Amino acid sequence: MSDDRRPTLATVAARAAVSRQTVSNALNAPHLVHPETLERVLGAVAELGYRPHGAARQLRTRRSGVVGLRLEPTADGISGAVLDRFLHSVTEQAQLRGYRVMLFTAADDDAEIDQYGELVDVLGVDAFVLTSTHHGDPRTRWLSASDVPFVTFGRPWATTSADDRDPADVADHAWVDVDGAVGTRAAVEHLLDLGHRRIAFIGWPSGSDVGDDRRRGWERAMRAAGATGDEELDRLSISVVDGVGTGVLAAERLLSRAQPTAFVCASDSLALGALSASRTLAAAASGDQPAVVGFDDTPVARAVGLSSVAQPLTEAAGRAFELLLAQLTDQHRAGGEPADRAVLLNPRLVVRDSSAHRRPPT
Amino acid sequence: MSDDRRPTLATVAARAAVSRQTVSNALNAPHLVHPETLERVLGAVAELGYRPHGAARQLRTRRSGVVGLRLEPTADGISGAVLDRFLHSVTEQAQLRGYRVMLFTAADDDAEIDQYGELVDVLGVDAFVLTSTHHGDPRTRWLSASDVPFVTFGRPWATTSADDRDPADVADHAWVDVDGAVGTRAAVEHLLDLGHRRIAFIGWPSGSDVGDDRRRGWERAMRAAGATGDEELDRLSISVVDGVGTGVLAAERLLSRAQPTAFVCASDSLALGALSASRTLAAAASGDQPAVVGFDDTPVARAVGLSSVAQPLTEAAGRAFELLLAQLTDQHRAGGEPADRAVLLNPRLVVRDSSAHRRPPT
DNA sequence: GGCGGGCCTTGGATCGATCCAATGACAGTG
DNA sequence: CACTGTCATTGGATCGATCCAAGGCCCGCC
Repeated sequence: MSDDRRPTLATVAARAAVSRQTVSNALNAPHLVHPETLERVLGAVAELGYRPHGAARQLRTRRSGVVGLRLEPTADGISGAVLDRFLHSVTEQAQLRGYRVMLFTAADDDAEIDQYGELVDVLGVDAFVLTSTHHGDPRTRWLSASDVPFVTFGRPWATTSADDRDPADVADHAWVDVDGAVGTRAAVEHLLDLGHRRIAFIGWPSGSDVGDDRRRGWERAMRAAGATGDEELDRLSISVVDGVGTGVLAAERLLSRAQPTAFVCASDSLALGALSASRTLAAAASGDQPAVVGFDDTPVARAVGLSSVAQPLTEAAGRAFELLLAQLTDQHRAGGEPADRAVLLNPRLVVRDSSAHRRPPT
Repeated sequence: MSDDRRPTLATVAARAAVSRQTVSNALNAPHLVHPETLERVLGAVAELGYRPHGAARQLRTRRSGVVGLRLEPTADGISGAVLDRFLHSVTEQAQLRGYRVMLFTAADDDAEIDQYGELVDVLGVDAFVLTSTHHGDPRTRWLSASDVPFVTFGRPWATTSADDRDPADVADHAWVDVDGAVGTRAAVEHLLDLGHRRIAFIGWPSGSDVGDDRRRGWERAMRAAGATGDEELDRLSISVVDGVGTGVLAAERLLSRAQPTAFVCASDSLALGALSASRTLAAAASGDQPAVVGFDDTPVARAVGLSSVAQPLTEAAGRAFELLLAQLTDQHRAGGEPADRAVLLNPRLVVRDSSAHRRPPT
């Protein structure tokens, strides 16, 4: 009577006329097994279509090969797509390396921490990937204290002063981020090349780390280009809550008070607003439309021909996973240079119609 | 020497002065335990912060509480967001019911089927949620044959003739879908109410089930409104590959050959193209812009004020999960009326500026 | 008093892998 | 020849839960 259940180690062992342990060694530590035996065992494995039982293995080894990732409550805006794309990349990278991604949701940081506990204790999740880190994030503290490996996509903002750009001394945990200031700076320089001088910035209310970072890039590039007056910079920049509608208003106000010939924006949503305001006002007046550059290179930007700063999300996901893997494989978790645990990537400016040939009126 | 490892059933049992099995019963079958004992055991559980070890449980019960979901290769377009939103909802629904969602990726159907095998055998995934079902889908066949519970978001197109709308007799597996034809029909009726008569349709090349479905809704509504001639309908509709650029071209061609006063589109991308074409041409000519309605109510639609047909994704996810749960809890998997395993939801038209007050020129 | 039957509780076996220590074979060395 | 060491392999114990069958207790009934 043939047994139609899944083969186990014992099944394979019987077939290859060896012991369970030898089969286990053949799969996990082939160098311990005599080449001839190895061949026989692997043959049996193939014939029977044996696959190890994850739960049994996990019970013994205390490793699940699963990393947890929180799915943020759907950001209503356009920019939510960024994290979704990051998610795609993380999943691919994880799978390539034999890991899996388990999702969960949480309403706030505390709920997220509760989930960590549950996921680690019950499911045996090996590590976490965090997104949207922010000032004084309690999540990283909890994970560090609990000795759970993790990486963040986003700098550990709390521990570094605003202008400190030296990754080595920034944090005691692994992180990957994209340098927003470099992105906005590239946007400004692109516009300078086109001949623009009055380049405005539409950003978010200060206090958001990511937002402040993006503004900083604009400010530096402007100063480097000769805009030295503080009040000039103040007149050329504005802060509003993210959104298309707010972007329209912000652009209108800037146009009337400082006559900028170009806009750099902290998001594609704002940029979309600026684009639409420019179109309307320019049509009514001179006819020359201001140039506009957004941030994040969302599908919308591609769709409407909006120049935008693109984050290298695939690379970010890959690097993040490498940092995780380093923690998961090395026992000496505390070791390693801090610099090996921090990665700051440069974004890339994608030029499209909204800026490509829009030179300032002469 | 206090033991600082996690508590297990045995730890709790010792604390409450009962046996392992009684603790297990207290947690999984409280009615078997004497109330007094129960209280004592639960007290010990709480004091020790005991949490069951998932892998150990899974090893014995053969259930993991995990459902698998494939993350599609990032659809480059705008519409990719639909599945992401569905993913959010599924994750939430699953978590609410004590399940978790595990992600994976696959390049094509065959690779996806390979992943099923791996996920079921190795990780013990209990069930799958499939998206983007299509004509003659091999995945559902494999899952059915392997006796793995699953639901699809999308009708089993292969087994039903194009015009069959009776859910009861459609499939032998559980599914949830949104009735695209109802959506486009609602769009047409909305435009008819505004006084439009020459309402064009921009769709996808025929052969895509979802696309054909959406076109059907437009066609029916048009016929119901008195458009009886086949050639009239042919002139008023066009098929192009999805995209903003193709949408622009399609709208231009339709405008020049049939002078429609409104567009119904199979996607927001196409609608965005139509919107931009209308704006340009209308500005050059009369000045009255055609009305435009898209499909899927993506963030872009919200952002640019595009009317669009919204899919009830949260409800779809909830119903899908219910159907899964029914299979997971009931042993008599074959039982149950087919009608209980098929859910067809109606979408909702969201009216915005792109159609709200755009009446046809008189 | 003996007996059947709930109600509660219990210890042993089990799921399928890895950890660990022991063992046999064989070669090299003094 | 005894001794040490390496190589290859082995069986028993173990991870932490549930399944299963058995057993104690108490009650009511004949």
